[in-house]
Amino acid sequence: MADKKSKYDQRYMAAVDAAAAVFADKGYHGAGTLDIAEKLNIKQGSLYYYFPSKEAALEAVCLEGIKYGVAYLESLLQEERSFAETIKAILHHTLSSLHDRADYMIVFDDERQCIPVERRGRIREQSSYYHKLLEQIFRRAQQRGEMKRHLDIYISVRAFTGLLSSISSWYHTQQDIDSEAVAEQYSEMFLGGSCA
Amino acid sequence: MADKKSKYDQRYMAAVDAAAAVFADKGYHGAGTLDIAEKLNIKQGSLYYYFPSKEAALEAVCLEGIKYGVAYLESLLQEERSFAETIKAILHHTLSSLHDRADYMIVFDDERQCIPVERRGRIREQSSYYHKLLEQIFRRAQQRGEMKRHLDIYISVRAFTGLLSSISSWYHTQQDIDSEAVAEQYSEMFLGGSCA
DNA sequence: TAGAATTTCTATAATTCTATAGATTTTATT
DNA sequence: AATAAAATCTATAGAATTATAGAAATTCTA
Repeated sequence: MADKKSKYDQRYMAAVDAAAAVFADKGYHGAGTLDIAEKLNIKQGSLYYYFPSKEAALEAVCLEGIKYGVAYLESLLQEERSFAETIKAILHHTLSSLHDRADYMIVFDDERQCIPVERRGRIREQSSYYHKLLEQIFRRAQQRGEMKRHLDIYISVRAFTGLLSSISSWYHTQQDIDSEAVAEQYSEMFLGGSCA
Repeated sequence: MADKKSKYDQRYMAAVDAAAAVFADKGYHGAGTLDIAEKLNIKQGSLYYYFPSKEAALEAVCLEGIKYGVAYLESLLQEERSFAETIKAILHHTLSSLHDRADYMIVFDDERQCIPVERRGRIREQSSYYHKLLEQIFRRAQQRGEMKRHLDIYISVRAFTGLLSSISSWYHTQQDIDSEAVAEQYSEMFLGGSCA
């Protein structure tokens, strides 16, 4: 057994994958446990071997969905790239995630609020940590004089994450578009604006 | 009778309002016709006097939600303001809509995809018309030399609408924030970028 | 290969939700 | 006030969905 992952872990991840695909397609409330089970080729009841509830499946998808984004921001903070390079790197990373793991990104963006507030703790934690990391990046850029000093950091981060998450709402519908070009233009707009 | 609106029309609009509030709060699938009826102080079954189905209620909310935005863009195209002024005006208008009609904006942004594709015609029509109007504005700005020539119009419009709709996801949770400051900073970022 | 552990299945209870039909109440009209 | 029209209510059929319990099948291990 060279595999690190146990049989169970592999199958569990397949279940999370299936949930991600179904939630991305129909939305949390629009999708049923039956849909997920069918995608896994098991019966509806068997799904409960992997998740204690439909909600737990959504939470698993969301946590998986933000994992790499957070890790990537952490790694970017270690390296000391320029602000412009950092922004471009984040955009490229987001685009490639959107390509490789579209379902997770979509579910995280659109469905995480379906988890009732009282059980949203772990996801809020991750997502506000993501915001904190971006704030650090922006603050450092201001200190270094790479970013306009008078811009409010909170609003800037919100605007930037807005740009990021908006991509997922249209990018996957345009299959012929060049992801490189999208990342380039978004970063140019964010960094240098649209005015001539 | 000085009123233009009939009794029925008033009550119908109250029903659309209630649906908007409930859908914004719980999402389309998360909300029930019972919730809407309770908000209107009628019984669940009575709701069907106003809507033939729950889906029809969502469609009504969405169409109402985009109405003023479209009308405002049309009026902006008539006036011949500069690109910068136009962008600022759109942001101000969006912020004020978000203040006065938050429920409609939220439902339009987050729930319109709950209408099955085969019945999404009228909403897609409005929403792609909105995009078309923005494309016209951007194209004119490029022709006048007010906007960078090499920016792809389609991507720019997507980025801009992404900025706009992202505001609704956080603005209403921050009650102490100054809407004027938000509009100013968003337009500065979009027009002139973030780099120092 | 026998027994243990894991995984999946069957069947169903319990609940929830949409939508309809016909009765009833309220409001408007003459 | 009598009648007509509009608005709401009651009661329920019918469908869908989550979650559970225990049986059956499969896979692993010694």
